[in-house]
Amino acid sequence: MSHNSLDLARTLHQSGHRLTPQRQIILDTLCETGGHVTVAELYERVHGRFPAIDRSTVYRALDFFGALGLVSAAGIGGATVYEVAGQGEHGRHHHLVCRDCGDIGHVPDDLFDDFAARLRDDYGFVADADSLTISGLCRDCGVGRGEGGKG
Amino acid sequence: MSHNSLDLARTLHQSGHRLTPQRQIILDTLCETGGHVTVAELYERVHGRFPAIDRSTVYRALDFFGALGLVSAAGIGGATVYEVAGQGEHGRHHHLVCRDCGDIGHVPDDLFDDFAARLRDDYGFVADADSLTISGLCRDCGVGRGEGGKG
DNA sequence: CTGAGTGCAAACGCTTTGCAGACAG
DNA sequence: CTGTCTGCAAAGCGTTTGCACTCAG
Repeated sequence: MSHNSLDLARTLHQSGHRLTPQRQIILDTLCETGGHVTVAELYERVHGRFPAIDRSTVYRALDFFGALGLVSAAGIGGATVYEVAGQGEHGRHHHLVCRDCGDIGHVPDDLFDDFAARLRDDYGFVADADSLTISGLCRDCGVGRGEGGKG
Repeated sequence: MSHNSLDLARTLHQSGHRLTPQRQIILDTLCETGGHVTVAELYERVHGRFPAIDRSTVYRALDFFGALGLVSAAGIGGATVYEVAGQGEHGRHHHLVCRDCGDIGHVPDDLFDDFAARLRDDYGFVADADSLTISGLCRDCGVGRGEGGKG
């Protein structure tokens, strides 16, 4: 967890904003969950412990932290999921979404480099290094399915 | 345009469904547009010429053609866009979405093969061959931006 | 004829917003 | 004190659904 209250407070003040308990709770809860969370799930958790906190506050906090670069959002399978940005050493990464179990895995940026280079060379398209979402079958769900993945 | 009325009618009958003017119009309009269209845009066009056609009919037709594999949907930048599946020789392809001008380009499947192979080898993840959406800057918008593509 | 498909309108789920009051600074 | 932020409640947006009627087959 890389955001202790003091650092966070300072960061917020730099941009002329405030550190409220709600924001701390929401960010903490997001950190605890670790992975990708929908607003609904996050609100469940937050609201479970602090019933006074409203859905709209969660939305606003998520949006707010997003603008600060502390939280990143990804649209996966129609739903919007949030995660703490730059978790640990992960830095940039892409998402592997299993279409079977819904699990979301990470791939480091560099695996994508070759592909991105070809995109640039052949199409003149400079791909963003993050927020790439790849759907498919994860290791567990893909086992014993044969080569049906291409069909 | 690869769907003349007779072929289409036959295809539908095979699955025990009907060919209605609404469906023809909606599919035709989608073909005319050529690229990626939102339901709103498609409805605009369809409804412009045939005011009696309802939004829900557009949704249902799109869903219906999707189930038949004639139309494919992709969630891009929070919006859902539709296109005729397997347009010409394109077959499987991925989407290059320019974050600047919003333009959507295509990349053939095979460019993705190496990346997919590494995903499979290193992560045991069998990527679906289509519906991959890559955000970035297209040739036009990327020009004159410096080499900041990685940062 | 028969029932798949349509138009209508209302419901739906997720997200945003206007407002008055609350509280961090 | 100031004005940012909150909770509430209601609106907004895109999408789905129940219903009676219509029309393709």
